[in-house]
Amino acid sequence: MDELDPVFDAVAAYFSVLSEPTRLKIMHAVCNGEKTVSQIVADTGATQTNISRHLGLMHRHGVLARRREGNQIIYRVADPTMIDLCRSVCNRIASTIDERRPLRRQFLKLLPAAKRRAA
Amino acid sequence: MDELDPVFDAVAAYFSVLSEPTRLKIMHAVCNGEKTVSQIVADTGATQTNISRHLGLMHRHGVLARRREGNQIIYRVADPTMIDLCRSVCNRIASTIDERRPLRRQFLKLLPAAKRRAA
DNA sequence: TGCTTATATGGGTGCATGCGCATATAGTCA
DNA sequence: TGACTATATGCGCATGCACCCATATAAGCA
Repeated sequence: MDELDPVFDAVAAYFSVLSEPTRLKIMHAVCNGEKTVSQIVADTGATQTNISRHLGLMHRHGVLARRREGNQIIYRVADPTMIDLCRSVCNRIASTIDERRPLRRQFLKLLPAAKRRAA
Repeated sequence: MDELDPVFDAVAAYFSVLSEPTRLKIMHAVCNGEKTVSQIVADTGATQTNISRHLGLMHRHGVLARRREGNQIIYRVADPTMIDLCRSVCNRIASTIDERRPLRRQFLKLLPAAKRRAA
């Protein structure tokens, strides 16, 4: 299984991008269309420093694409299948949650525009 | 976005289960059918201690199911959609890799039995 | 009971990473 | 040029976690 090691590493690295709440908030913020850093900061409620770092990481991993427009940088989802991935997990988790708990409904609210493919 | 915080945490936790090479090796080892801990240890080449811990974690997160048979514990994939998830990411990563590099072929070898649903 | 095999766990270590503060870089406008 | 806004980054800290060694638990068998 040694030759497959770099493969497992790469897949793990890809999943690790999604394994952080702040980065998922960013995904949720931009899944409906591109946004500036400032908008993402406002939407997520995190600090500018923190968001900037996460955006850089997601961009390096090919999850987000970006372009400059004058003073600001505008980020968007680079790979729409990523949103489907998040949605699969949301559905999976929602299905394991006791239906009485209101949290279940929250899951189904998540990434509401997965179908629209705005990016 | 505050009310959604526990949702993001839960989804991130789910992804984090898959964001570790050794755990992906375990997934690869059991995706064709259930296996004992010893078999998984042999397949992955990791130590027994390490595998046992990862198995416990994956079981706690609902990714793997297990049953006892005499002396040994037999693990299996609890949620088949998990394998599809891995496969999606493999395809995604493979598509971003320069086709000349042999690594690309390795990705397509990964989790070969995703369709069979042995678990 | 004692011995062996199979699996899990407590303790400790080292590395990776998420975070904040301060500052740097890049662009716009006067 | 200088002042202002927008975004990125160097540095340090604290936490989390993957790993190993040793040991504990559990089952089978004599």
